[in-house]
Amino acid sequence: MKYNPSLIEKKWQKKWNDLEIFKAKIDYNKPKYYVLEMFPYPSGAIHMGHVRNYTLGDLVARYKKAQGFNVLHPMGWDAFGLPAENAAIENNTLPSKWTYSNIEIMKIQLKQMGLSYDWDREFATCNPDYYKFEQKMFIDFYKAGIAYKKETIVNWDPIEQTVLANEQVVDGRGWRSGAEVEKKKMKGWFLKISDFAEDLLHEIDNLKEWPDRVKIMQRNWIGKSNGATISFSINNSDDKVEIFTTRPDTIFGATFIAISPQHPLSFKIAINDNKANDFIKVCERQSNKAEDLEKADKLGYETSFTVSHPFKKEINLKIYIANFILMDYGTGAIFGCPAHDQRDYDFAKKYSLDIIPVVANDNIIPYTGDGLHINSDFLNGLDTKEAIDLSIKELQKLGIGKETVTYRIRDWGVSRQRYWGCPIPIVFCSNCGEVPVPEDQLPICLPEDINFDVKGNPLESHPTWKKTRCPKCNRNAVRETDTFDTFFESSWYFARFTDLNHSKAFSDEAFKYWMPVDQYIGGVEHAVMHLLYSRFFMRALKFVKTIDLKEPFTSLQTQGMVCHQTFKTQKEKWLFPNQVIRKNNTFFHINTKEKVVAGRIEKMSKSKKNVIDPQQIIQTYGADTARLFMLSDSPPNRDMEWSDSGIEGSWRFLNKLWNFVIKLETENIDDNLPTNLSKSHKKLLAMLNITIKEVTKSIDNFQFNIAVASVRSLFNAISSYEILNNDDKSVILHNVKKLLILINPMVPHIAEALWENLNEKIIIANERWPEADESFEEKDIIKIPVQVNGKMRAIIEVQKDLNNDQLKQIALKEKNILKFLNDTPKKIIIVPNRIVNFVI
RNA sequence: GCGAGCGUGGCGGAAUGGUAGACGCACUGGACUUAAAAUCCAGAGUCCGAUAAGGACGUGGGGGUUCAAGUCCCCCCGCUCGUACCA
Repeated sequence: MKYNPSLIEKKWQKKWNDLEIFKAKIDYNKPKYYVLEMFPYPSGAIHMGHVRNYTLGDLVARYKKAQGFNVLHPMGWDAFGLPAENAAIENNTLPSKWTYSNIEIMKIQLKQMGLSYDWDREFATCNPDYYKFEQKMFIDFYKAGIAYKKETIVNWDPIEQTVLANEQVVDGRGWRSGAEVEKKKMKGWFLKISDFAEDLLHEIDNLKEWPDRVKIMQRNWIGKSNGATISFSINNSDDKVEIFTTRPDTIFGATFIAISPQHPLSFKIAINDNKANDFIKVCERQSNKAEDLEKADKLGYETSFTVSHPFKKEINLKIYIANFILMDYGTGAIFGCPAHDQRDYDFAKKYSLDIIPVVANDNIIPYTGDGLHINSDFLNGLDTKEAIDLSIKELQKLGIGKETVTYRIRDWGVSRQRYWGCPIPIVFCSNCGEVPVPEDQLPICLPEDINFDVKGNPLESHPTWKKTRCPKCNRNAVRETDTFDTFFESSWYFARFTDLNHSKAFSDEAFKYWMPVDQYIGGVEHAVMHLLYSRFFMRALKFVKTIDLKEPFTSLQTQGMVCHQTFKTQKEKWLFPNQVIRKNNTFFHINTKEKVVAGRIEKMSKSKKNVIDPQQIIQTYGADTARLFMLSDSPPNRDMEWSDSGIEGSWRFLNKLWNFVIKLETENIDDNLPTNLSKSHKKLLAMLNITIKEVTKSIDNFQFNIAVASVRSLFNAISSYEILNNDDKSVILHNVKKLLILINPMVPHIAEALWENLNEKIIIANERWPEADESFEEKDIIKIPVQVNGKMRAIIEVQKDLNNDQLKQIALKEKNILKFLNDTPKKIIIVPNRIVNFVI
């Protein structure tokens, strides 16, 4: 019988489904385990990134089930978003139609992978049955004062009459229209994530099972700074300008003041100063991406205003409007100290401003480190810490400054001027102002009769949708036409999975039982925003007393990208890998036979065509081969390279495994170990138990590639064992059965099929994970390297646990050691059971 | 620009500060075959050496700590992710 994946995979998928093996139910007699992979955007087809992500999650889910946990492993669809609107415009369809048909296709594809989901919990976030709950949440937030409206600046495409996402702005122009993007002030809804900044920062320390790099990125994103605010009086004016600094100790090195182009004072100055006005306009035309702002040349406009130095009244500091000062951070204004700040230094050089060093150092300019203060009046001689404390004290005495903590994190803007998102449940009444929609009038559903031929937001141009009555006074009123940022949906979907069929977003019981998510797995690109928003959202729900939980994800694993080589024709046109054929390390076009330029290995992307369609792979090799390859090559958190030979290797292994088990003679043989074990039996059993330990440890550590390698080693040992008698057959059967349980989470279909072939009545998905039996381990004889001056010169085989002197004597008998020891060693370092090192 | 991560044979990768290269891919030789594919067996970091014994070099580059560094510290280079309206 040949290994035929398409046959066995269909069979076992059906069986799991019929027997409801993966249906999750609350069971207080078992420890629960909630495994979740980041749910996909329904773009139309699954890609290798999905295959990788969901294979990793499925391994964990099946492994934990085998360890006796009550596992919840759900899947759904992050269904709102820009691409649906783009598709609607391009294909003259509706976003809902496009989205739901994509979901249908992708669901079929996911099912072919044999993933252990409880499909009864599936949902799409674009369904009112989902988004109605977040409308209620938003109203709760609004009533609790953590949702508010404020003005922001957006990218405006004057031709499309629409707001553009940063992604849709290419070189300062709208991607579709090509029009120069304008900056437009607009009111939008915000959530007060900054109110929770301290807690979000502080609790990172308790996320013990999160990768350090993600925690560091979140800490930096929140960006807590201790410093001071100082209020400067503007000369010949009643106005003041308040600045924030983390280095009040460098106040005597201040040589200018810089304020943001969006600072209220800038606008005030611009009223009577056309050049200032022009400068602000120039700054507004700049990209508002942080990245571009920082990279842009530092520009400043010298206003006619000055402030006097708080401690040296005779010194006046000019006020500049400067493009690198962000209105959102601190107070939107700084004092410039060029000797001790890189950006201030660049600015001072450009505008020929004074540079006064105030922290002693070896003539490094700018010097941003600590040191003793000079040129600083009452701060002279103090170190940085002392000088910061004293300067704040003195500023406080003058009543113009105080210690201040600022955070870099800004409030979360959740408004989008788009159709395909959750409507924000607010009504605007000329009499009552903004009024939240009463709960009994929810959900506010999206209209289906929309027209994308009209420019701008279809909700805005819809003939009737936004017209309504004020819930308070019943007069004519209009609905909010903004919809939520799609991060809103993904900030609580994991809670919805705990209980789909409830009049509330989720039942208290199910939430308490299943949450938090024990293992969350997804792309590292979500390290900050999605994960931080989700952490915030739990706090916000706790704040409005919906739940009592702060941290949604106990353990987090981030996966790397799936990459592939790129190919181009001689004329620089991208080619799909299946258009290219390889001959003797040179690549040719499969049809034209023209030579092909092999490019760099890059992240799989449609634009570069370096994609492999998972469908094709599953059709050719089956899901198990695809899954095995996903696990075997690279550690999950690193980028992996898709290679055709790699997938062939996985295919070959499964065939070897299949053929070996199918041909096993198991008639009248059971897997109980014979009473008299031979030396080779013991050796194989030792190998088995090392493998069990290794695979268990590797899975716990998320090193699935090592788990696969260990299983392969065990299989090599089993398959090369010479079977002579029935005792041998028993030992081999014993090993094979354990091996099948070990690989079941990786390649579940073949594991089930072979399990059944061994006449097992129960399915392997319900089998218990094996325990390692360490009594089989051979531990009496060990190999110890012997070094001379740290270089390995010999290996000695010795009894375990010999003392230092015994080890030394044995080591000194080695010919090669004596050859290198022409002197008495100065020092001998011996670590028992590990190493002997002679130092000469 | 800023923040974070990564860099080990021809390739993917393995290695509590203690034998660098597990396991796999590609490769080479052999067996089987009329032949090929598949399969099985063997070899293999590079260089010197005889195909041996053994040695020299070797984890992006440069320096340092240590009896001992892929691993720890400092500097540099390259690549990747994020950078707040892509998801």
